Amino acid sequence: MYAFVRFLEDNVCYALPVSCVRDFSPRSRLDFDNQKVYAVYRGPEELGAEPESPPRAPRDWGALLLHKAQILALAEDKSDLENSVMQKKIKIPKLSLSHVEDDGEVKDYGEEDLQLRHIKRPEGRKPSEAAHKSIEAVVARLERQNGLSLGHSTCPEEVFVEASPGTEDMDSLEDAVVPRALYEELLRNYQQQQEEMRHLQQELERTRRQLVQQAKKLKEYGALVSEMKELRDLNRRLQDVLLLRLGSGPAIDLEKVKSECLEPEPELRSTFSEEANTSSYYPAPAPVMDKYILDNGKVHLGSGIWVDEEKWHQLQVTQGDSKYTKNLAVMIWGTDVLKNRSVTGVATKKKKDAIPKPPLSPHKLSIVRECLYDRIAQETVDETEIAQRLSKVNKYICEKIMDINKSCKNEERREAKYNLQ
DNA sequence: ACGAGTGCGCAAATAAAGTA
DNA sequence: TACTTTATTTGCGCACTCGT
Repeated sequence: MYAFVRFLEDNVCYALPVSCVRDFSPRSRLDFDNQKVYAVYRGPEELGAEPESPPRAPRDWGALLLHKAQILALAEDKSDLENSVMQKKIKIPKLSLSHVEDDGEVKDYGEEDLQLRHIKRPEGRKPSEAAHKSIEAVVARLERQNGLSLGHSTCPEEVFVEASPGTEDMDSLEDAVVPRALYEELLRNYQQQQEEMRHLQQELERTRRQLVQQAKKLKEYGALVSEMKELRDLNRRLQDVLLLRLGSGPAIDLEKVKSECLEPEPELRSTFSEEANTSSYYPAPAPVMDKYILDNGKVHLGSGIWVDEEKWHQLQVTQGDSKYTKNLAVMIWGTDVLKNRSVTGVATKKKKDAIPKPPLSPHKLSIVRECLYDRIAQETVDETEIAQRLSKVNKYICEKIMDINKSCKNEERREAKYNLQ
């Protein structure tokens, strides 16, 4: 008589002679307990023998390696058993805990046994199925920790086998049977991963929102910068237009009166015109069309300011901003005017009750700045350097005024000395 | 060659005005 | 309110010119 058994350690099922089951002598095909754990001699296949050679009943049970197994069916003939298995589903009943606990005689299998069961399978199970092996290892570990039948007793799933031993369908049986502990462990891991994923997605969304905010701020900043540039440009144009209107309109009389009172330089003054170059406190970066034009031995510096051509050419070869500015100031105002002026009209703070000297015309000062700007612009394009050098124009002119006054005082001293002699 | 005068550049001092 | 900027003045040193 043959028994169709399921080995608990690896869920492998196949038919064996009932003589391989210890203390088992069934009188009929129904004379077995499908909820009981039997000690079964798995046969010589464990040691690498051919699975086709059926194991015989052992003579000495104590010397043999026994395995826990569950009997699923009995048959007189092995082929009959296999046929019945092929044709109908075999229900794997739930094992009772008492049966397992009672079975203390069964030799416990250790790590060595777990390794042996992978050496060879009677059904030719594919050894490369690492995933199945890992699951089996987890199952075996849980069984060792919780007791042999705990994994099965707590597993309510009922698996229906529609297979015969020696086919691939035995794997589907193994796939189908998943212990609840393993299932819950995997489920917990899955839920943990999902939670982590949600957290990462929230983080990603937060970062994305921050990026959008930064981009908005950058855009606003760019708009402000362009607006500031536009306002500065408009301001310059406004200054130019105002100066132009002052020079060409009715206000020219006021400017003339003011100029004549402060700067009696008729040889340099000319009529303002709409075509004349406009000037501003900040020199225009680009050269103006009618600037530096020659006419009758004179050079037009803009806004009706003309200087001698020869002196102008000499000025162009002058080295240094200081010398250039001072010479240009003398060309425009003359030493007689400069010695009685200050750059801005502010009285000296070093002497109390000092009488403030009249300021130089801001309009002509802007001409000086424009000329120096054009000169510096030929050397460098660095706006910072240009601005820094231009900021010294007032200082240079102030120094020139002081130099002229120094010379005058020295001359007066000489004259006084000469008169005394 | 030497001294005086001059131009030039720079630093320092001073005080007012502006700014953070 | 302290700090910075700006304008003005003064002084000093160096290089160059010119008369002696």
